[in-house]
Amino acid sequence: MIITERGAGCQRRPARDGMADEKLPTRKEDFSEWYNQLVLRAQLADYAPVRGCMIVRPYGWALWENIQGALDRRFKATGHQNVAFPLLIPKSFIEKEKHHVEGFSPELAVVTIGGGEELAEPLILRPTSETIIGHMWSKWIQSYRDLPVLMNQWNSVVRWELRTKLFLRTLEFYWQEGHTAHATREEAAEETRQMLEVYTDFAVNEAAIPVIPGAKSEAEKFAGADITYSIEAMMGDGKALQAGTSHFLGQNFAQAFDVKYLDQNGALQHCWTTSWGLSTRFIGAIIMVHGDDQGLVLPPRLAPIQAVIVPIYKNDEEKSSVLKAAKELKAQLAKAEIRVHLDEREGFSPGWKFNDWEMRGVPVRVELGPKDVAKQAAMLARRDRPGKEGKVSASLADLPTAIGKLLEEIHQSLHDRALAFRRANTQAAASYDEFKQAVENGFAFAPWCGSGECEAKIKEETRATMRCIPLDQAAVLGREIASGGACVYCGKAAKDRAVFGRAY
RNA sequence: CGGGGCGUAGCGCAGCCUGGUAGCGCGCCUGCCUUGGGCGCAGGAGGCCCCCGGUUCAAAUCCGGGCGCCCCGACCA
Repeated sequence: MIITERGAGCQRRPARDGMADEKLPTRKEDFSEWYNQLVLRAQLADYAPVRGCMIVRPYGWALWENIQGALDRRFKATGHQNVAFPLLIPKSFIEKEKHHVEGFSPELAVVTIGGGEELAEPLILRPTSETIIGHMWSKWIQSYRDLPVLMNQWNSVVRWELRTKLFLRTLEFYWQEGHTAHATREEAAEETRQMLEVYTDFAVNEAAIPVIPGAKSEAEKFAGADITYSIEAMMGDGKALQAGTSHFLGQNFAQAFDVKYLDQNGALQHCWTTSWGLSTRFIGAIIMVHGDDQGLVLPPRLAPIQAVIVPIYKNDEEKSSVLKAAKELKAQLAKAEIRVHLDEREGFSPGWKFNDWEMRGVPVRVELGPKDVAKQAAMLARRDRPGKEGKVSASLADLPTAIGKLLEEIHQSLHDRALAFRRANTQAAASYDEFKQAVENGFAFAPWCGSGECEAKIKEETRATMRCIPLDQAAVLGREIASGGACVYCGKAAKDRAVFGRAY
């Protein structure tokens, strides 16, 4: 996708909307306020007139579209097809699965009037679509020959949250929900793990975000699931964010909605189902993992604009020669499949534009002035190293290759930096004292007996929740940690280590 | 729902205690000048002071009642 300048009929100078004069609060000073202001000033999103709702602005949506593209490719490659189920679901559906209704009742939005008339049965705005999909599957699935069913939908869902924050938790949010039905437990379990791997691969290779894939505790799992897996990431303030989930639903929904098939022996069987989702919350993860005190830092493979050209000139003569060179450069970069934007805005100083594009997280900036044009070169600045330090001169002819390489380098360095940060702020805690210390500003990786009582006590006393039992225990800290040991809370034997942390 | 903060120009705020012409910075518009890290000068536009009621000759300001938003907790992708 190429971002082009707006059409000729629309050359009005854009407002300095969002780019206030002052700097952002630093992350150290006030991480939460840093985040809020960054989202607004980078023009990713804005507050809607309804409390807890969000408007995703063009730049934020372009980022989401790139996330969608990267995921959708992976879903298709693993055999899934996209579908669209309705927003409105009969309220009775949600009540059919016991745990599901317990989990979701408190946060349902209910429609009771339609066309001015009280409805015979209230409708809910979908908080997720397991129920209505289960209902339809019971009609569509009859034989083992109909299986597996591999579906995904891109939509928005509504959950009436008490406390909201842009991207991280809003009443309505955008996501994808995948739903699959299988003949056997093994096949469904395999699908659940496969999609967790897809999310992990996406996070690492597209967003440059290192994640810990693992299993959730009973208390933290999805309402209605037998097993919930998630990918957990560490934000810049040391807190955890669940960045994607994959659920093994067993036969819970198949039984509640009568999703059955005849197997090869003529026996009637319930299906085994899965669901998995990743939401616009992931944008919050990108902001909080990579962002710095200058603003947003976007991972190159997802950035709506990968390289921005800022032309520099003093007079009309310089302007025409610089712009001519800039346009040629832009065409060259576009040809090399770099998403490039030429900032031709009048009345803004180059210095102002530098700050503006840094706020908006563009990975690479190309500065092109008369001196550069004279020697057929340009200054290259990389966003992950802000200020004058990260600048180098490069010849125009080399730029398409050089920028391509630089983008890859930035991706790698963002990932490595985030991984090093996470490891530096994760402590393998053996005692409860060490544990408490660790979750003050990061993760504790600690032996846990698996009981809900210990988990609840820990949460009550430290505000830290169980994030997951990592599937790959050695990857958490990048070295083998002895398994087993005594539960960090009760001292009983622990089978695995679990990651604990304060979470968003 | 508990605790805290705040509603005055597009944004950020002052004014309120002690009632009397509604102000400042940024942004916006016009022109000139500038442009290699957030240029400058001059002129200009822009207000249901959150809403409703009360006190008063007079309310942004005092009193009563609402509503909304943000932050911190309990619940959650």
